[in-house]
Amino acid sequence: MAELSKGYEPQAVEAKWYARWLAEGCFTPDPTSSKPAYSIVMPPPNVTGVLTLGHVLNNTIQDILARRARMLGKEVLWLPGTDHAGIATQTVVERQLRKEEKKTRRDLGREEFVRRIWQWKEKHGGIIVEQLKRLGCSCDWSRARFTMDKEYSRAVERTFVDLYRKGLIYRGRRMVNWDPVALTALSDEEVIPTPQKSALYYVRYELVDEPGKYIEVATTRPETIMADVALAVHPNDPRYRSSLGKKVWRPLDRAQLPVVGDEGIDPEFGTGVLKVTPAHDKVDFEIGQRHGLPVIDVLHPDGTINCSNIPELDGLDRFMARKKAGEMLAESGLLAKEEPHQSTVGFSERAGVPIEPRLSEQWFLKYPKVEEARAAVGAKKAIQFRPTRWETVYQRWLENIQDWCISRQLWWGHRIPVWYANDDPAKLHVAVEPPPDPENWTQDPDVLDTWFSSWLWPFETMDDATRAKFYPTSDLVTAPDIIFFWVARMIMAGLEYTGQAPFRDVFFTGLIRDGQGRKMSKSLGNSPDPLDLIGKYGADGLRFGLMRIAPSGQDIRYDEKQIEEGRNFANKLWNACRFRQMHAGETEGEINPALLTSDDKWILLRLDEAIRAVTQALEDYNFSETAQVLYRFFWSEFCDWYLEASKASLTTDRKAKTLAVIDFILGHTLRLFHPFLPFITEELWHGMGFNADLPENQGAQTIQFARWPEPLDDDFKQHYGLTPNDEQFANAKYETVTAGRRLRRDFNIASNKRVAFILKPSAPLADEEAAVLRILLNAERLDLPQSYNPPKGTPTALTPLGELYLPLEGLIDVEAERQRLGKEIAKTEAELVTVRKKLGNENFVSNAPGAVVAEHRQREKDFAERLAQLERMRESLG
RNA sequence: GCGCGAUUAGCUCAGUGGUAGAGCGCUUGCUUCACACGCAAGAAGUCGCAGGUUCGAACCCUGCAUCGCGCACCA
Repeated sequence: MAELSKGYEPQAVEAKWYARWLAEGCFTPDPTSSKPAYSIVMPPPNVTGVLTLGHVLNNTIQDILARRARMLGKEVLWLPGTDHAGIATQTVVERQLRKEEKKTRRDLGREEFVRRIWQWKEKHGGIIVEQLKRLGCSCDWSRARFTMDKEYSRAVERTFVDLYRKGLIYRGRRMVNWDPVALTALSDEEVIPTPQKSALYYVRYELVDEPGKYIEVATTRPETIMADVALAVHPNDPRYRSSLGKKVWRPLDRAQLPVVGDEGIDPEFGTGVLKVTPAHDKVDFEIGQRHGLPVIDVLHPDGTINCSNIPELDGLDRFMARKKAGEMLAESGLLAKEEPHQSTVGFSERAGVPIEPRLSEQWFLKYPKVEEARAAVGAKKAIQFRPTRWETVYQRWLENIQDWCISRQLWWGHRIPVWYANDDPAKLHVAVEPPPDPENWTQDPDVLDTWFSSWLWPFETMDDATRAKFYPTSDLVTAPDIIFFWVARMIMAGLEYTGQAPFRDVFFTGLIRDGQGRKMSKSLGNSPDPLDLIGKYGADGLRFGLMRIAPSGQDIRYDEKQIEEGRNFANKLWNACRFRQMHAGETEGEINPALLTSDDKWILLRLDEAIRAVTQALEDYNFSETAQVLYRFFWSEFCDWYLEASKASLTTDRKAKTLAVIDFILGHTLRLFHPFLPFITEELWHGMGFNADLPENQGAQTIQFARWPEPLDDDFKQHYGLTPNDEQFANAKYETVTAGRRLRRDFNIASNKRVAFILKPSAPLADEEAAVLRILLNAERLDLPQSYNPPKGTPTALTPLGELYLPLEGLIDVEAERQRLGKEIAKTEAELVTVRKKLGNENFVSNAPGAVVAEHRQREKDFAERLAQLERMRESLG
């Protein structure tokens, strides 16, 4: 055993062990193993990503699951990787290009630009991978995948071709969500509805046949007025029935427009009249289709106005144009009024700007296996969501599922494997391989949505041998905000291409928020850098601190204080081991059943309970509960009581037995803690010599493969004579200690002052038990007289082991003691009344479970007895 | 508008019908031979509000309020 330093210093320890684990291939599973398989695929972070607390939460949970599975004797694959993240990555590199070379991607051309992104990726990409290593993640890095890897890319293309041939992928000119900054179409899921303050403009359209008569229209978008092709009213709206079929003059870009009737109009909104702008609104587009109206597009792809008829607006940004159009309408007297309005506008998830509904030619996917995917999570229960309430969210989305716009007008991503014949663009070549005569064909310029590659992640990341062993995967750990983006789509792809659900259990974490409950975000600057936290508190401290406050599925309020506590806990663990080590010597030995005291038996039974509780909590995916149980057992029970009590026997001939018990407890707790605190437990496992010394762990050179502790069985308990009576007696002893300490405190006696206590025992007390009492009370002496008549005014406490006195002649305040007793008596009386009231209730006595009633009876007896004794004590004070 | 969460000690949160809990913070005393990243003792709660069910409700039911999150609509 090497000597341990005074405080735990994580930095060197973490680096050392991670390197060794990698060198020894601990994280690389063998697909030919006969051990049962356990697998997780990591939700691939963006290749541009840097570690956030969200990643820490997510990956710590995955690591806990993976490490525990290893200790349960499973062959474990935790497969990591990164996502090419189309828009995000392209944006990063474009920004850098603009900044450093004052160039756009168009200046470079497609081929060169893509080459630059690869260059960037090789140099800066995957920082997050190194950061995950710092966190201790036990991923098999040898199997790490990137969604743009050659083989993976071919799988993506193959999937496209296959779905095209099945008739599920089609091309069409439809309304899509257009991002005017990234200049690409987006899927519905990438649009974030955001409430916005805007203005409602009431615009007057003059009737062609009745000059001076107007129809008023409420609109939020006056800048698209040049694209109006009709006005629409509800056909049954009496206000406008007479106007149906008539013509009105379009303001600004003057033209005649028909007034049409359409059931889709809500007469309640505004004036009950809609200006129909098919090019710039989804609903308008549909109305246009129904009435055979033309489409006039007055926006450039970048959101500027494209309308040479109105030079004042032409070329203006859409928001500037809105203001200007409003002013122009006002000037021409066609603006009746303008009022504030609140509406919800779709924002681009990536660029953070309002999206523009835009008609364009895109590729769409009609989802496969929708019904099967619903059944897998519903009726068939092939997949279990936790918390289960997410199942409803999932089902509702699938119920109303819309076709998926999968094409993106980007350069970074999987190029759509479609070629158009140069002489006939309607002639398509759809295949993974280009046409044999490429000079006669032009490939589709678009790429596929990033999620169209990540939905294949659970199986296309694996080679055949790996897949045979590890697919379907066991658990998926992810945040609920990608339930549509990713989880649902993976289930559909899995069912379509492997005939199986891709995972068995899905655990949804909560979101981490700051102290004020806000989401963590770069712009708010409220997102701490986990690397700083690791530097300050150690990876184990960060992991444990976060796990303690991560309730299952609820959002988490982050407070650095919690991480500090995690660090403190690691330090406590370290020092407990250090305490054990300082008592090492020639006295190593076995646990001798004949020498066990109530303290030994108590802590063994508490350990048993902790193992059961931890195992259960982990099976329920309740990580905060697990952390709490471990924390309480180790700190409050083992350190605060057992280790303190053990000091009574470490100088006696019972030392060997006590050290053996300490070793037994530490050997078990280190293993229980390992999934949460991988580094410090490994360091201590070796530092304490447990890698060789514990008979049951022969050969466990690393704690990672040490056996997960099992509850103590009946044979064990019988052999060591562990009975509930021992537990009760130890508890009584500790209560006695607490009562004695309270006496000290009540009379202001410093806790370091060694005093003499007198206990008049209610039953004979063994020497070694009395020794424990004495040391825990920090008593100079503990006398155990059969009878004792305390001088008046002696502080007294009634304890389960008898009457405890703290004689301090002349030092105590009789009046204060009398008051304290008075308070105590009042409290006991109140408790007694409550219990008696309950027992006086016939319904309670006859209906409540027998054990509950018995408990109340016992309590009544205890309170009554205690009350009588308290009163006697008050009398003795005179 | 529909749906889902949350509401318990100053703070963060456990607690699925039978004496209201933990950690932090706070008060007080302690460098007691592992740890001040520590030890000990203590104060602190009409369990959001109103009804109902029950012998008994933080817990089950109904309604309401406040906060948060989805979905739909938004001219």
